[in-house]
Amino acid sequence: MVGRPAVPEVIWARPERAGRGPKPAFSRADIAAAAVRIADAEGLDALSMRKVAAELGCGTMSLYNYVPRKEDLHELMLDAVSAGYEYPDPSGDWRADLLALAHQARGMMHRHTWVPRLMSPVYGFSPNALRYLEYALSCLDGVDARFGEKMELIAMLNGVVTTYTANEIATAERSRSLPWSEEQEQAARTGYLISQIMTGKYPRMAAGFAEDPGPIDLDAVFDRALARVLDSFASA
Amino acid sequence: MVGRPAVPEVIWARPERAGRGPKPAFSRADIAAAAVRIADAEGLDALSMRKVAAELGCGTMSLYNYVPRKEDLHELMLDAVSAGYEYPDPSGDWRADLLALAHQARGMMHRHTWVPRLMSPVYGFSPNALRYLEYALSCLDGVDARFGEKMELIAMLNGVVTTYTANEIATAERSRSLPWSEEQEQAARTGYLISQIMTGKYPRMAAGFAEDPGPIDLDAVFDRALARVLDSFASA
DNA sequence: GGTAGTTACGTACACCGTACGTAGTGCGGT
DNA sequence: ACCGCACTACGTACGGTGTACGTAACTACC
Repeated sequence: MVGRPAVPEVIWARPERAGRGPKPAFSRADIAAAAVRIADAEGLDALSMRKVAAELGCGTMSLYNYVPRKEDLHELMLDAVSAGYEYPDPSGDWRADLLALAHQARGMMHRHTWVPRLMSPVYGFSPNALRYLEYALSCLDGVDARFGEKMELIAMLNGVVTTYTANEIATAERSRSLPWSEEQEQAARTGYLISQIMTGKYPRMAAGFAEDPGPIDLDAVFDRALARVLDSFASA
Repeated sequence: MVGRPAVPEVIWARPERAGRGPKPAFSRADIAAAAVRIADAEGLDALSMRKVAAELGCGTMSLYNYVPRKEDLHELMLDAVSAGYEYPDPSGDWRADLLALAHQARGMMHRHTWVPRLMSPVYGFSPNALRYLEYALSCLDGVDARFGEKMELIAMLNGVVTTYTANEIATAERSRSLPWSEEQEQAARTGYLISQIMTGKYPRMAAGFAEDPGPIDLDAVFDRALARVLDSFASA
């Protein structure tokens, strides 16, 4: 009688529809879709309970019948975008299959640039997250390794994809968010960097930036990074 | 005359002390230390400009003379905790040196659990971040690789360390934030997980969780993950 | 048919980041 | 020496946030 979890329950544990009262006007999918629409259009910082409620056309506090905390809204959103994955039958080449999966993840994050920020702690246990994990495991069916090791590999892959894509997105947004003068800001930023390097305290960075490497092929870097992770697993 | 950057300047580019008026009452280090103290004690979500100002004993808006935006406060904080790194002379074994550096980073994040959340986008260009990069590069002095490749390795190491430690922290906090009944919550959480697995939709996860692997040695997992990244670089 | 549990939602609270205006302070130029 | 101005300090205020709480309407079960 003392307690009941009060709050920290997982949202997936509570049934979407309780049998008793009037039937809910929205489904979780509706709510998630509305939230995703807002976050896609205006960014994660502009996402508020009020805006989601307005998008749905209901009062702010009505939303709290479906989503007890904002954090749960985030879980719903992650699950919603994770519904878009395609899971072709594993080809037998687990390296290629996992690489393709990683590419899907990267593409998804580019479509929904707020995803990396919400993924920060850990990939949860929403239905679609479980599907994702199960599929990744199925790609590794032929591989002789313990369950724990496979999970480690998958976690590591997800981690690399997430941080890598987060970097891509951050860089892209940094240069987009300056309508007044992109060059000017870039100049100020790298100007400071140059001034620091000029102090001579960072000779290796100075030397590195001196040799012009030409344009960077981000796709290639991404593939190379993943290939390394996969190779290291194969050779273990 | 139209513009001036207005806001987006990097904080490190502006001088700490401007020559003209009365001398500032606080240094950036003071401010960063106060903010770090609050974030350590009460968590990142409890960190507000008002609290930092109160901790320093000045009016809220006075803070804005030193720190134009809250984001800049975050940069100051990251730089402050990065000041604690030790950079022993490279031993000649770059693998061991970088592993040691990674361990330092993990330790630092365990002391300041909010760091991974702020590191999300990219390791910036604060003075201590530059020192860190320069040292990591110096560890790779004997290695025959292009500058870009070395930077890729360092970025990847940082990424793995950050995501891995973020996971550790999230799990730890999840089980700490339940004074009412840790078992009960854990039961509810894994109870839901079990119920999902019982549906038979996730046979591989079911099988995996069925075989009890015993307690997991997180340190070993961490070392193994890093070793893989380093090995993959060595063999490339 | 009563009633208990749900849905809907308006109001209210505490808190946030920060724009803006004003007062005071001490350095630079004359 | 002194003036003027750039800087510091900070109170007030605005528009926003998440969400606790109370109330009214509704419906599925006993």
